Amino acid sequence: MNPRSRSSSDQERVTVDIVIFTIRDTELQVLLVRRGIPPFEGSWAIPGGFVLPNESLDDAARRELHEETGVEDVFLEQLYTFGDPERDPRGRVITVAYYALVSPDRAPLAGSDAAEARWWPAAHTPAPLAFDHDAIVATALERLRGKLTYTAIGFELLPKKFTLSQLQRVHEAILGEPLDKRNFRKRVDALGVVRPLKESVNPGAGRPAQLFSFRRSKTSERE
Amino acid sequence: MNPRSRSSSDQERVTVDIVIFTIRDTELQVLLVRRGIPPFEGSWAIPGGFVLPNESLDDAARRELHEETGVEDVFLEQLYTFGDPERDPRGRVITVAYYALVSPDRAPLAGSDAAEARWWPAAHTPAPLAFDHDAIVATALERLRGKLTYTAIGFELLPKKFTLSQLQRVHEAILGEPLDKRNFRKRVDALGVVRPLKESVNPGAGRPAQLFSFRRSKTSERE
DNA sequence: GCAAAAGTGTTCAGCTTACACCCATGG
DNA sequence: CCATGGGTGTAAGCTGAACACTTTTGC
Repeated sequence: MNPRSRSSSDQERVTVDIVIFTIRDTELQVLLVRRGIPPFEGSWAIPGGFVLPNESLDDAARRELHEETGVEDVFLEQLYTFGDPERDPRGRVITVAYYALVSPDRAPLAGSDAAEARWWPAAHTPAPLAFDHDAIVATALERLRGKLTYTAIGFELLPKKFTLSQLQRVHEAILGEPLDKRNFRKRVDALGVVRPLKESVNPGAGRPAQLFSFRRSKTSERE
Repeated sequence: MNPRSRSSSDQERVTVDIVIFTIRDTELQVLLVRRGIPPFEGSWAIPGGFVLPNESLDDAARRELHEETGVEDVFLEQLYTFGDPERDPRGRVITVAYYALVSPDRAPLAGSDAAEARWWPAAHTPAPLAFDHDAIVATALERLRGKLTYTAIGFELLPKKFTLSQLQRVHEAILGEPLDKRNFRKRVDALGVVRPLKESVNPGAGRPAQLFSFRRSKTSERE
């Protein structure tokens, strides 16, 4: 910005990397791709790619997410920017990390393109991940957990219609600890973000459950 | 990161811009520099500069801050990364924004180098600022206010030794609203981050005030 | 009628808020 | 002795945590 302090080599390479979360088997999982080429050949990494010249960072993240999973219009938020000069052995690459929440009914079984891709339990990724991706995943987890304390963001990991028990299981999966059913329902109710539907579902055994939906305000936004 | 999605032109220009806050006259102020060249010649901007090839983003921010104000070892935290392709009319420039808190006893009257630089009330900057800097300052203010609700970060805007009344005035300046003295002191006490010293000061009129210091854990850290 | 999951209220403790007076000093 | 800012306690309301039983369905 400031013309005085321009460096001799002021060109950098900028990528966008995305921690993509989903819920499978009542467990929080992240999408990882296996690297087919060096550096870190054979290691698992979070998906990402270079930012194109005419797209915003949000657009780049949305595009990457779409390329990788085929989904659009899901929760996507900028996380943190990682710029240690040593983070990529090939040279200076700055990455703007994002995280996304994808519901299991929309998330493919694995990545959509040729690369080997699969979901891993967020708590047990195949360490060490490529580059500084362990740190990025850890930061994303921290942020996601933090959000649960003042929002009911678990919505974003569920289909449009869901039961409160499902929502509770999502929150428990993220926090890694059981929650009290009554208190959970009171808090969700107090947040005023769910709307009961006229339908119920019968999940096999037991009493049928009321279905709810939530009012999504916008998809990808500033914190 | 992902070799598949590399763009044809994967070189970007990356700057670090810093919203530098201080307290002057019991008012929250930000340091702005006047641009001497296009684009936005004559407009005010937050200080910043290009990231050097071998420094981390944190290092770049620290360096810029030092160049601009002469201070070191103050609170400095990454804020958000702005990458709209239209944000700089000269072409694509991504900026990693930081914000810093500088105590008035260490902050110079204005910027230390040749450029025209001065402090402006954070609530009344000379709009519009250059580039997207209005949005960056607004984001920084939001973050700073948010932090006050669960930390007593006002420390960082005061000298090493300070009175609780000073701290309260800092918080009031940031929030823009008066706080109850007794509740404020209880909360600061509960946070357990201040240590009473053996000294007092007499600030002119009235009863002498107890001095406190705080335990700074580390200077620039991940949120 | 029993197994399985859904749904619901109350009590207690801790925290936040509102609020008013006395204290130590300088001039 | 008065003006100035420093310093303190208490009651009320609210919020978060703990806790157990009834309801509706499928089999």
